[in-house]
Amino acid sequence: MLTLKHLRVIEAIHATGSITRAAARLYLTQSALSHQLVALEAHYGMPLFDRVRPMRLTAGGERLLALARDITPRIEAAERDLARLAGNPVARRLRIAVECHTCYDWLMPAMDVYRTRWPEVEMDLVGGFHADPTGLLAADRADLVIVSEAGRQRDVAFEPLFRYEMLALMASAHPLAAKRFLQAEDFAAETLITYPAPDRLLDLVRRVLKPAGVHPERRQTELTIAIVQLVASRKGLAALPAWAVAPYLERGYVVARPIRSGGLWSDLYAAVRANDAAQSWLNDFIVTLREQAFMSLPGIEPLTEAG
Amino acid sequence: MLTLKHLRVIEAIHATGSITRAAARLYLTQSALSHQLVALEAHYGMPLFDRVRPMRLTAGGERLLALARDITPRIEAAERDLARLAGNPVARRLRIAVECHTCYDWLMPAMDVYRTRWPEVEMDLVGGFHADPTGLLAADRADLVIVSEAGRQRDVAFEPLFRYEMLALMASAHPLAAKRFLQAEDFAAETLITYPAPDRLLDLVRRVLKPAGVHPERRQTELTIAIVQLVASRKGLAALPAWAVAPYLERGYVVARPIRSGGLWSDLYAAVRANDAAQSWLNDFIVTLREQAFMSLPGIEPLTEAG
DNA sequence: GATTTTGATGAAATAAAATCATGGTTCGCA
DNA sequence: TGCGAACCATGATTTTATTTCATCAAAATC
Repeated sequence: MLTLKHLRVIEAIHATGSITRAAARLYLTQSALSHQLVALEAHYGMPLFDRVRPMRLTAGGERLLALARDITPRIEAAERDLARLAGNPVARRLRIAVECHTCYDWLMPAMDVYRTRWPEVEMDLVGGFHADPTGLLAADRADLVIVSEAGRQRDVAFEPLFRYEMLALMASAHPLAAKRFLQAEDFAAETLITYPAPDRLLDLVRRVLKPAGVHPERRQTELTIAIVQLVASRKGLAALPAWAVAPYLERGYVVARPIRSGGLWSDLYAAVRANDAAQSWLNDFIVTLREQAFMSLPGIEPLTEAG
Repeated sequence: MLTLKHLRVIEAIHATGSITRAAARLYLTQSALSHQLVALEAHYGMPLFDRVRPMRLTAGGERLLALARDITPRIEAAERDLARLAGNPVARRLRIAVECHTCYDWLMPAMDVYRTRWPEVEMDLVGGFHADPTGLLAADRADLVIVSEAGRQRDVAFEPLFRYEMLALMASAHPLAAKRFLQAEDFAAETLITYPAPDRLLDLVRRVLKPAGVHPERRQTELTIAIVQLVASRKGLAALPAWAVAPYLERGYVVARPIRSGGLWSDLYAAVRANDAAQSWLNDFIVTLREQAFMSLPGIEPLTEAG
C-alpha cells in the first residue's frame, strides 16, 4: 500500500537524481531506498524510474510525484494547524543570530518561505560578531544561532543543516589555476581577500592556513561581488562557498579550485536552547532552512547528526 | 509521524462513532486502533476524540479529518491513474448479475459513484434468476455476481461485502408485534408476502421456515412499497432488510421485529472470476460497493473473509 | 584497464504494528 | 441496585514491516 514515506522517497530520488544521494538526504541507507522503490514498483506493476543517470521518472513515477507535490503541502499545513492548537502560547518571537556573510544568500529566501507558514512568528536578525555565539541563547539575546560546529553544550541543541565546499577563487589566468587543487603553501605569497570577520569564522584560515603556519597578506571587503572583482583584477585570492561562486564562474574572469585534496568542507548547524528544541514553530524553521538550502544551493550535501 | 493509516483510523472512528466498530470495518482489532489513537494523540500532545458515546472529534481531530477528506480522493485518483497506466488493455466491460431485489437500493448509487471514477468501464446489469449464479462467470455472461454465500469454488473469488439484518414486518396493531422477536412457528398461520423470487433467495424461508417445517401461505409482489402496503393492510407478514424497512417505520403503520433471538443476519459477497480478481478496475468496483453501502445503509456490519 | 560510483539483492537485525489477554468504566435493564 | 453487555485502555507477546549489513555486478571515470 502507498505510504507518505514512499512519496518522500520518490521526491528525493527525483530531486537528487540518484538513490544514493536521496538516501543521504533522508538519513537512510541506499539499500533501504532501493528496497522501497523495488517494492513500490512491484506493487504498481511498472517501473517508476528509468535506471539512467540521473534517474529519470517514468510516466507512473511522474504521476506519483505530482501526487506528492499536491498533498505534501496540505499535510504540512494540517500539521502546523495541529501544532498551533497544541502549542503553549509562548513568545512567538524568533531572533536569528548569524555571523557568516554568505549565509544571508540562503537565509533570506528561507525566511520568506517561513513567514508564509508561520505569519504569527515575528522574526528578527541579530548581527555582529561575538566571542561565544551560542551564549546569545542563554543570554536570551537570540533564539536560534547559525554556527559551523556542533558543541557538546548542555542546554543547547545543535541541529545539522548541511555541508558545503569552500573553493579557492583566482583570476582565470593566474598561475595557480593550473593546479588541480590548492594547498596552504600556495597562499603564502598571495593576498587573501576576505569578508571583515574574525579568523575563527574564516574556515580557510582557521583550518588550513593557520595550522600550516601560513599567514598571507590580507585585505577585507564587505560584498561578495567586490571580492570577486578584486580577484578578477589579480589583487589576490579568496575562498568562498561553492554555491556563492557558481554564478561568477560562467563569465570566465575567475576560476575556482578545491582546497587540499578532497576539498575543504564546512558544516552548518542551527543551535537552539534545548528547552525550545521541541517547539514546532522553531523546529519548522530549521526544516525550512534545510529544505530551501537543498532546493536552491548547488553542491551542498546532507550533514549527519554526529558533528 | 503521521501516516495515511492514521487518517483512515480517524475517518473510521468518526464514521462509526466507536473504536470497536471502526476496527471491525478496517478488519483490525479494537486494541490495534486504540494503540494507534493513543500514539497519535501523544504525538500531537492533545486528544483527538472526546471519549463520549459516540466518540466526538476534538478541534484537532476535526482538522485531521478535514485533511483526510482533502487528500484521500487525491490519493485514490492517483492510484487509479497508476492502475490505468499499468493495466493491460483488457475488455473494460463490467456485467453485473444481481438476484436480490433490495440490492438495487444500494447498487444503483454505487454504480453512479463508480462511473465517475472509471468512466471508461461500460457497466451492464444481468437480470433474471439462475440455478447457478456463479456459473454466469465461467459462461462469460457476467463479470461480477452479487451472492449471499461464499462458495469454495476454484476459478471464483468471493469478496465479502457486508452483513445486514432481516426484520419481520407486520401491521402495527398485529398481535405478534407484542413479541420481542419472532420465531418460525409465528409465521405458520400467516400469509408471507415476498418478492417473486425462488425460495433459495428468500433467507427467511430457506434458513428459518423450511428447516422448521413451516410453510405459510404465500403472496408475491414486485415492489417494496407494495409489500409494505399489503403488510400495513393486514394482508400478511414480510421479511425485509433492516435498511429497506427503516423509512417506513417512522410513519407508524408497520412495525419491525427481529427474527429469532439474536436476529436473522444475511451476508453478501461479490463473486468474480479468480483470473480477474487482481484487476484494479474490478477491485475498485467492489471497494466502491462496500464504501457506498456503509455510507448509506443503516445497521449493516462488516463481513469478514471467512464466509 | 584499474578504480570508483551506483543500484540490486539476500540475510540478519531492528523497529513498528497487530494481537492476545485482561481490567476498569459506563450504561441499560431487570 | 445488582448484572450483564458494550466499550476503551494497557502490558506482554507475536507478527509483520523496515532498515541495515555485506556483497555483487554493471556502469562511469580517470
